[in-house]
Amino acid sequence: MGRPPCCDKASVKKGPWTPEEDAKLLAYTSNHGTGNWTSVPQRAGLKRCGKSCRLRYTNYLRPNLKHENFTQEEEDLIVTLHAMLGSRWSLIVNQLPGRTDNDVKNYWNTKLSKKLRQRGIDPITHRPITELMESIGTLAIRPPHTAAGASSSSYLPMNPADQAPAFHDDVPYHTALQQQQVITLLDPDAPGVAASPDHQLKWSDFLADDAAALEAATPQAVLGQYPEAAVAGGGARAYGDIDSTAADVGGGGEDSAGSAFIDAMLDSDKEMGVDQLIADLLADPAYYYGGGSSSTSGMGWGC
DNA sequence: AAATCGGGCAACCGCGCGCAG
DNA sequence: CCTGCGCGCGGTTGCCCGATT
Repeated sequence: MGRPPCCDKASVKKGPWTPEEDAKLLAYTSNHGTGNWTSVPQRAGLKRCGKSCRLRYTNYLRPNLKHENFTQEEEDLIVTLHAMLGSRWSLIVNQLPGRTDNDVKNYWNTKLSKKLRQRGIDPITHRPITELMESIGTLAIRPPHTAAGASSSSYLPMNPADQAPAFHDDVPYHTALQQQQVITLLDPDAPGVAASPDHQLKWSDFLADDAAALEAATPQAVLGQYPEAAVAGGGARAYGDIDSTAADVGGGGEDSAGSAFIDAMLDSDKEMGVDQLIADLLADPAYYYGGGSSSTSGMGWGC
């Protein structure tokens, strides 16, 4: 049953590619295309895993790749899109012809995130670091929620990967809806986006670590108790899994509950003018930094 | 001149999803 | 329907090389 293994991992070569290997791979792909990577190493005469071949090709050998430094415009676009999408490099790279996700990811990790920090902006949340510190202070004195079995931490969803403080009562960006809109604009074919006109956020995500509360609480009750959860959840999800569509909400009788939650999210975003904000951001990358803080207006990344 | 440090980047790793068998 | 691989993706690692001590 199933397919045979793609390669014998014990015998495949690892490490840097040699010019000879590059030449073989390039010759093969130019003659036969790039279908079925698992068979490429054997057909091209390479002792590599197909996965390694695909990576080498897409990140280095692929035609039309740019190998020169990032331009100012590209930097601005990366920063803006990262603010909207988080580290979804595949989506970001769709707007940067000739660049690879690995390129952009490395450039972000080594250059852009440092530039942001130097300017006092948290590269994860894209908010002034001073504001984050204030938020943390506010959180520390926030009274615990004990009703409905909700733990004090359960309404502050955090992406374990980045551990970003995802709570702020006036967050104008990073709501899941906002991010979803951007993804839809950038990639109409994105799975789970266009197919779900009434995109449903999984409200139970906000209580995912509290099974008792999950069973007991209705979405309305949850929102009533934790009005900040809608915003906080959006903030966290800006860097987490936002592909929660049909697969996430399809079963378990969550449909009506989900709809109520969505309505709350929609209302919240509408109040904040998120729709217009997205349109402005996409029309003018400088808008994001020029909107409120003169110190960060027109970042001038290249200087 | 040698040793150490740190930045940059290529490549690998592990996971989730879709689908072939 | 179930299993497990192919593929794509994001995160991480490790090597190389230039700068610094």
